[in-house]
Amino acid sequence: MARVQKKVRHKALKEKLSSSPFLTDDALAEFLEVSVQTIRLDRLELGIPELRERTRQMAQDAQAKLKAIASSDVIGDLIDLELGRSGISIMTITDDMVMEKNRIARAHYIFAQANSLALAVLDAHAAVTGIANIKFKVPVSFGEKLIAKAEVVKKRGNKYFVWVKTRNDQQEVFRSKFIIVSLEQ
Amino acid sequence: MARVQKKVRHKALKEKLSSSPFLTDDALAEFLEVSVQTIRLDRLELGIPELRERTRQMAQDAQAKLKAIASSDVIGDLIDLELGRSGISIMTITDDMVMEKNRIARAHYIFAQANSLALAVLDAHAAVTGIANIKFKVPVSFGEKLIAKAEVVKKRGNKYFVWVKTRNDQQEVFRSKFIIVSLEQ
DNA sequence: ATTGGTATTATTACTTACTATAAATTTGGG
DNA sequence: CCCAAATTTATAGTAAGTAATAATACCAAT
Repeated sequence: MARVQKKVRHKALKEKLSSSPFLTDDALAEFLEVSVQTIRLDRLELGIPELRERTRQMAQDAQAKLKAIASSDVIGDLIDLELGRSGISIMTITDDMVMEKNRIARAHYIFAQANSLALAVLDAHAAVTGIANIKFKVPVSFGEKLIAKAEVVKKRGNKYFVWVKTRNDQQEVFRSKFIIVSLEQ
Repeated sequence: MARVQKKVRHKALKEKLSSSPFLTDDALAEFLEVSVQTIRLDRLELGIPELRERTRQMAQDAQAKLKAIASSDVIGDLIDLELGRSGISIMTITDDMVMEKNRIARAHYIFAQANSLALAVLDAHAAVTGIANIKFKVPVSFGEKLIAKAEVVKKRGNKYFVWVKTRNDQQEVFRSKFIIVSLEQ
């Protein structure tokens, strides 16, 4: 049955490209043992752009992602902020954030969200994290949306005490107490 | 003096390409107000590959970097490991790891090094961080090399107590106590 | 057995963004 | 003004495509 073969080939094509995206139609044709034209029809049907366009998109995407990771002082999206008092941020657990072995989110991402929120709430130009007490209550998995709420509970000298609680849909998954030190002079 | 102009143009070319690497020779020729062939000679002299090759390289580089950041279960290089007992990892603070405002390392990178080392030492296939007590003693800056030492100090049931101390050249900059929970069944 | 429709392959013309050479022209300094 | 380097123009060839059309294969059902 040709119809089935086509679907199978489409699947194989997508898989092949996701593992080696820099293949030409020629190479793909050889790999799948069909003609180049068939590959091109397949790409058309599947909406897969040509090699050069794919490459360009990958370069741009990856570049943008790198920039985002590198330069974001707040990990997660800040959705509410009362400077010096409280703040809320949302972060969705992506593929990149989970451990390969068990698909559970790496602790430092959850920590990063809480910690950077704590710093954002204070907006002290030179503030650094001093001490933190953190508790991971429930393992978090791929796809979960985490909502972190930070609250400044006390100030003593140049030390701020910030509590951050993180929930998923159902429950509190993480809880932390930070002491943030302001280096303002 | 043509010779100087050429050098100037070469410099301008390199700058332009570093800010917008996806320009064709045509676009570059227009921008620098010379012919396309001149641009090509320039690229030849400067060893700059053509647009497609540049794009491909960028895509690969960025992809590799992203993968390195995302999928490394151990942040930092594991240089010594006695399974179930202790481990040492080294991490150098790069550009990406510091805050823009003050060039001080973001806390979560230092945390990530310690936390992932703690997990690596245990090598439990399904272990997650439960509780952590952490103290950032000294701010860490760009370029510093951090050496984290982890030690398993106690085991109670499925809970492991791991201490991680992180030093730079001179002093201890970070100290943490983790309780890691093994989910083995 | 023939017909119809889908799938595949082939063919041709055209495009972009080049490389590689060679030839012609410009230009600035002695 | 002349010369050599720098620059521009010209020409042929390449890879990896798009787009469109035609030819063939295959399979299934009437």
